[in-house]
Amino acid sequence: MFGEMTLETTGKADMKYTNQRVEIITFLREHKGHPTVDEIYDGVRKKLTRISKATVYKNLKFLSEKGLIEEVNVKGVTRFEANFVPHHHLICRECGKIEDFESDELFDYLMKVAGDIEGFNIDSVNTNFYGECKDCKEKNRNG
Amino acid sequence: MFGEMTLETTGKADMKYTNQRVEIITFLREHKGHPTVDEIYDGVRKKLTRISKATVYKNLKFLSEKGLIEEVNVKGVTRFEANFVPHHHLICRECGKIEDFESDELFDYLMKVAGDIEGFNIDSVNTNFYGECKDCKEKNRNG
DNA sequence: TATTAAATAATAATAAGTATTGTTTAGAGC
DNA sequence: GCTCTAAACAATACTTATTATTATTTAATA
Repeated sequence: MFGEMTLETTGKADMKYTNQRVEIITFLREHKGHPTVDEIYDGVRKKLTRISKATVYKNLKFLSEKGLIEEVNVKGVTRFEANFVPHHHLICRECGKIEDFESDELFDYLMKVAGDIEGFNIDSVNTNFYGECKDCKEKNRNG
Repeated sequence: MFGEMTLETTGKADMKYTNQRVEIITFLREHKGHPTVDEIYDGVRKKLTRISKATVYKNLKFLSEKGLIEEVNVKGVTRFEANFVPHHHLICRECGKIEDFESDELFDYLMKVAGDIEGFNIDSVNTNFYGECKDCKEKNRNG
């Protein structure tokens, strides 16, 4: 389901590869975090100074629908990522930080569970682990 | 972690039980779906006609922080629930519908995985299964 | 039942996201 | 390479979602 993805292979998709779109995808691939719309906008503007924020919004929505990027919501903030290696999230309840967590074993287990669920055609799965990150733990100890 | 929860037992918490707050919690417990802020507002207004929307927002945020309710974001829409039996979500990519999915076995497996993760103190876990629901499948076949 | 911090309604303000419109451009066919 | 056209664009207006402010009310405790 999640094959390797390059601008070349995605080029097969039924869409135009404008500079703006390419820069947004590139930015997301080079920034392995989970940037917000504003962070993406600021980042892309360094290369395309005249890009409009509406274009960023439209492309993020479009690319999500196409399945080229993923949307993650934490603490009411919408973030995006372009990591298509199957993975899960470690989310800190306190600071909202998201770390990726890869595990083939977990992924396989979940897809097996998914296969047994009736009335829903599952094609992907994601587990969010919630808790306290190292930094916040440290901070609370010293506070 | 997720004990049974009643207004009585939650009364131990460090907070005031105003009519507005109680009605919001009650509404969420009686409506097993995953209502939006507006749906909660409309529902609660039937009993408390003069309640302010800001109060609904403030309480939803407050109760989330207290851990009495949970926030779920799908397709950019924020929804809430008060189901504290450990469970997972089946999310339809097309219509955005969310169904709850309970499985002790999956929950136990995930918490075992969580216990092995370093650098993060995990206290809860939730898996989202994404795909196409029965209704949308039907619709697409007949469309 | 008096006190007080917390919660409230009302409303103003801000932030997030979408729609519109006239202009530009990527990609397909020649 | 040149032309054509649907798709994408910038700019901006607009709508919706969310938060902040402030004066008033209320739950919980003494």
